[in-house]
Amino acid sequence: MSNSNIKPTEGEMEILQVLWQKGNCTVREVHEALNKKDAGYTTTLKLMQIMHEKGLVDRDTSAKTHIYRALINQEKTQQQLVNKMIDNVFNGSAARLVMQALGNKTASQEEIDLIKEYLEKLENK
Amino acid sequence: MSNSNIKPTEGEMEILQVLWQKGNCTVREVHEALNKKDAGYTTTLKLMQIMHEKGLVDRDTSAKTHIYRALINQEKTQQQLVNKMIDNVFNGSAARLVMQALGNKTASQEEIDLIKEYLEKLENK
DNA sequence: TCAAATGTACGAATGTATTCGTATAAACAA
DNA sequence: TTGTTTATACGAATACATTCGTACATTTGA
Repeated sequence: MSNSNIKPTEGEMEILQVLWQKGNCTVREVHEALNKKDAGYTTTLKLMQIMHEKGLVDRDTSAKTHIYRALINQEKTQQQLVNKMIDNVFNGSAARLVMQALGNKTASQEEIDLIKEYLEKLENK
Repeated sequence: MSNSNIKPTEGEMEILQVLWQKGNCTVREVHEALNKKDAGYTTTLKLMQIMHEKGLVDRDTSAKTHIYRALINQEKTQQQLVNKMIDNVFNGSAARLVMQALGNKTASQEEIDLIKEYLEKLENK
């Protein structure tokens, strides 16, 4: 298993979000998508260079301006982080995490319907 | 809000788990509950001392062996970490996190029933 | 009693994430 | 052409988490 034990840092996750969402990106595009008031351009650049060293992203360096793309899978990464959280924060209970996630106000009726539908599917197999 | 912006580290979370579960504990009790092959006793001690500095735990130092207890609330802490993860890993979608959490094999039928019940309650208000 | 066990305090080393400054090259525009 | 903008590369500072060694005090038991 190649990508099984990586845990992207918080900063890396932010960048991965952008890459997953927008596909291939230059450093500038990522930096602007993040638009953090605090961090400068070279900070984002450095972070992405480190991510390249770690094998989290690949890049096309044929032109002056490099093009980056995520090398690790979004769902797998999410799965890994969720599993870690279930263990680390919820004593291994997925249900506790789910309820905590639904208990906050960010869960809209629409989302709840989606989840119910998903539960049906889960049970029918 | 006093405890609103704390983000316990991974090591701190492990210790908090023990304190939440077992109530008041000595350093040795916590250390043994963790039973990590890697870390020595003074590592756990130091960590708990730092947690005390940070206000994550309180301690009774009247006897030679100090007794520690968690100062921050388990549910609030979980809520905070889940919210951070929804933002940081799932682009703000609680539903995506929930489904990812349910998609792994750790969700038993029993847990799924619990969640469905919870969803009903959520909708009836 | 006094040596071993058990406890705290604390400095320091290590590892890693984040941030920035600066050097340098390429592209662009007047 | 030549100065400005836009890139990358990279060293270094900073911050923080983790780990351990050591000093020292207290308790315990032979």
